[in-house]
Amino acid sequence: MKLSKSTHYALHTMLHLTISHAEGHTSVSKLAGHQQVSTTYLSKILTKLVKAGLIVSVPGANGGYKLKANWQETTLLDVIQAVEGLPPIFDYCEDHNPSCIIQQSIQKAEKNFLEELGTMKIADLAEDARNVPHH
Amino acid sequence: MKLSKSTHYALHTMLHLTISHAEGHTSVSKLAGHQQVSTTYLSKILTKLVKAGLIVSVPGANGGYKLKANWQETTLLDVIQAVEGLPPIFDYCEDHNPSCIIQQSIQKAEKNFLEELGTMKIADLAEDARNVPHH
DNA sequence: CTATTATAGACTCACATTATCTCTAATAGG
DNA sequence: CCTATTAGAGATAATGTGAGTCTATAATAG
Ligand code: SF4
Ligand code: SF4
Repeated sequence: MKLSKSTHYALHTMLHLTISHAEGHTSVSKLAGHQQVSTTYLSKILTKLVKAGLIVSVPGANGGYKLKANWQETTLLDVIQAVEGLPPIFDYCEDHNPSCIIQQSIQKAEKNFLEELGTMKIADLAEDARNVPHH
Repeated sequence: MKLSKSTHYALHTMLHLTISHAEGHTSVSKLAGHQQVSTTYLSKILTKLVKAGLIVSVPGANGGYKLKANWQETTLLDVIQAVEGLPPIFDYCEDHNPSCIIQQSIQKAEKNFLEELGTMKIADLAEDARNVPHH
């Protein structure tokens, strides 16, 4: 039950794009430079964010990535689900009892967990991140 | 970010042991008979529950598994952590900023998630499960 | 037209989960 | 003491997924 390394790359990148969003597009090579990850691999992850509508991309010279229009609304949940997809963490009732009390209980707790992540905006975290050395 | 199939086996088994806990020990072959899982593999999972102190085992004829003394207190969290271990779902700050705001936020939400699972007692779920056909 | 940049596909590699088989240890009951 | 029964430990294999590379293609600015 772990979030993938790709999700970490995506979140870190979102933080960067948010902090420097006034400076226009940023290329994947610059974004990858801040982390230990290859450009081609990070590119695949960012494409997921594009398809989820969290960022926009422009090919060609001086192109790159930038945040979508109302980027202030993007939450941790948006980014995590864009990369990880939407499968529930416990879903083993296919050919069993679909009203299994165990599954119901775990998914109820998961729902609250996701809702809490849905209240955490990247923009707010980026504001806080300005005060720590690493960013 | 998924709970393993082993965790499902463990939870299902705990439900069975709780429902039939008045009948003494239950062998792993009986417990495996209720699920599509081999006896040797389920045995490995149950050994984790034994080491976590959630159930007790007795080898030899008429042996098997039964719940621990105050079995009424066992929660979903106890079982999940016994099988899955205790790693946080997001932990990518080893050589980075240990006070990373993203990590802090996700782990805060995770803490609430685990605490909620810690309030869900297997005994209560077993009581509800008596009213559904599958169990 | 050319350099630059994102995107897509095929592919490999590493690792954890899942699972089986076999052997050993402990226990009940005769 | 003997034997059937049962849990536990170890080695090993199969499977699947995450992580990562390489190459080719498409789009854009200048
Ligand atoms: S009822 Fe729930 S725990 Fe039991 S086998 Fe079905 S899905 Fe698993
Ligand atoms: S501060 Fe470190 S751990 Fe946090 S997102 Fe950035 S690179 Fe990852």
